[in-house]
Amino acid sequence: MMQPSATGMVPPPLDQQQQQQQQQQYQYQQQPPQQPPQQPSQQPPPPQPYMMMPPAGHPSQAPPPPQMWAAHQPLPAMPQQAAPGGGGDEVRTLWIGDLQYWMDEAYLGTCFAATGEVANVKVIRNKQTMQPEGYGFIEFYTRAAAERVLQTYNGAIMPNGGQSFRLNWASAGEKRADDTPDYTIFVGDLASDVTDYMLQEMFRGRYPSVRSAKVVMDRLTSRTKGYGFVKFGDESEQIRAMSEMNGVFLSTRPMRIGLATNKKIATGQQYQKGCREALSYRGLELISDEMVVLLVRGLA
DNA sequence: GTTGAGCGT
Repeated sequence: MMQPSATGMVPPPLDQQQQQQQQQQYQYQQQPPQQPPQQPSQQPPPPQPYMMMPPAGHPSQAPPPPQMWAAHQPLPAMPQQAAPGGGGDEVRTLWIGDLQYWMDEAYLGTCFAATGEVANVKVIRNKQTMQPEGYGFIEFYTRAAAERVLQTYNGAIMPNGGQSFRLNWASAGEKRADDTPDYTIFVGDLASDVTDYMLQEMFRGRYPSVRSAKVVMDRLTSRTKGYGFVKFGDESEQIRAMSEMNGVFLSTRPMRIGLATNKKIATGQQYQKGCREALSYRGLELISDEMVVLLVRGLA
């Protein structure tokens, strides 16, 4: 029921209705574009990131779609969760993740300026250090606008050229009450060019229950860490994939697949149930609850 | 480089 609607096809271009009202909606754009703050020891921010935003006076009617930044990369269609809020149109905010430290509100404002539909941008920061936490929220005037952006920008290359947009509906994470667990595998040995989309497509064709695929990125370098995760809705597909896909080539290297350890702390019955099932798959069903916790924490 | 820190005022 929560089957992703995205198909991996290149989505249609953005609606062109609000082409006229350009970028003046942001409070952030009143101020002159500032260079990203210098990173102490890490790699320098990309040169002139703001120069890479689409030209304001695009000749054609349509706002330049993000494809122009992603010329050599297929537009991914990441699996998105159904928009929360049921049928209402009150949800108009997107969540954005994988942000670098210098990616502030002003930067994000420029990223979506061409849509002309951004009502507000917020980057979440640590209260003490004021360092960005790596994610933020983009509110649009309409839910439809948010949906268009989600479809067209998600997975496209960000204007700095180094990584792709990671977008989803805001609060998508908290609506997981329908006790449908994820069955996740770990995929290691990934080549450096493997993207979420490539990983997803590798599995989706063969395993329809694939819910998402994520390649883990280093926040500081914006490079892949060489491993990722694929989530299945169906446990039998997860188990099948672990044996069938191990050693299969993705890009230039064979994948190494393992059972994913849950990133969350071992709490809650649902989680332990999942762990128990996972362990049971390994023939370890006769263990205590305490043992489950210990195993999960890697202490046993 | 081999187990993601991804939901706020």
